[in-house]
Amino acid sequence: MFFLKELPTQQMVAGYAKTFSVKDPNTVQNALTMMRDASLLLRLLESYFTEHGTSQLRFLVMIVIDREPERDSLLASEIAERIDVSRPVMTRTLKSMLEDGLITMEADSSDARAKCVAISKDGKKFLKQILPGYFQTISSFMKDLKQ
Amino acid sequence: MFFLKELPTQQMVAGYAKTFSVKDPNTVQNALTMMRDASLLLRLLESYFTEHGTSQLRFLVMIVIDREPERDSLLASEIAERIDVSRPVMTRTLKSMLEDGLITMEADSSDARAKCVAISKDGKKFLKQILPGYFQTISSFMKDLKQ
DNA sequence: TGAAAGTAATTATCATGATAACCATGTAAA
DNA sequence: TTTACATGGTTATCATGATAATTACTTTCA
Repeated sequence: MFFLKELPTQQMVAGYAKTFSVKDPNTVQNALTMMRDASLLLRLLESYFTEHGTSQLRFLVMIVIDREPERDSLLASEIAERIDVSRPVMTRTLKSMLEDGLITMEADSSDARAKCVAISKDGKKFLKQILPGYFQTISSFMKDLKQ
Repeated sequence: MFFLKELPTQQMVAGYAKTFSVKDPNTVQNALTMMRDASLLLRLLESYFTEHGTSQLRFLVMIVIDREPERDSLLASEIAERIDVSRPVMTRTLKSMLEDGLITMEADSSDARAKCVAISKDGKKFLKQILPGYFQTISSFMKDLKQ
């Protein structure tokens, strides 16, 4: 993830906008700002996760299972779909999370192909440990943004 | 680049916020929304670039050189710094862009280590071709967002 | 002015995203 | 019920991001 550190100035966007008949230079400027800010925040979060020996993807896997209201497990394909990541990446990630004891996997009783993924006790404990810092990182980033 | 397709609902964030004493759940919700939207737009743009045989990184390389007001070339390290990407990635990318004739590179006259990177004629032509669709992609995405 | 530190670029290597192709199982339709 | 298609998951492979270490040149300063 990366994006321009210094955004193009308004004049610059206005210049391009004129050359290429863009009707809404302000909207374009807003979009560029949004992508830059999101890139910065995602980097911050990624490095927060790295410091704690995990990653954004692993975190999201645990979150989507944890937030599921009526079930305590999801199929690997459901997780991939919700996070919007490819299935091979999900396979690889779940394998390493299983090895690290963060999740449990068992065969689905009604579909022999499927695998039910749940958060382990250790996984829940770990999630609880990292969530406060996650929210803290977001809050302080957003505060800085406004200034 | 990926992020949750379905954002946590306000209730859900409020729930986590209460559990973890987050003071500003709305700010957190806004940050999550921003990261999701930026991810989607960046994906759209990446696939636009792929369709045209290029990538966001190659595009940004050309943009930062093109927008430079008083010079028509930049050092590889300056480009990397502005785009906020690592130097080895820059080395690799510039190599392939040079092979494809999009840029020119020559030794710096005052520093034997450095390389001056400029956009080639073909590169400029190409940039002009893809910019309208780039702005169009951003505009229509932002329009959809508001609805 | 010569040693030490700093910097531009590269190489080697790893991490993590994607797609394509593949099994195995499940579902639907002739 | 057999054939065709769809789906869950995996494997193989590639693309593209990162960091660490290296080379070559520049700068600083004792």
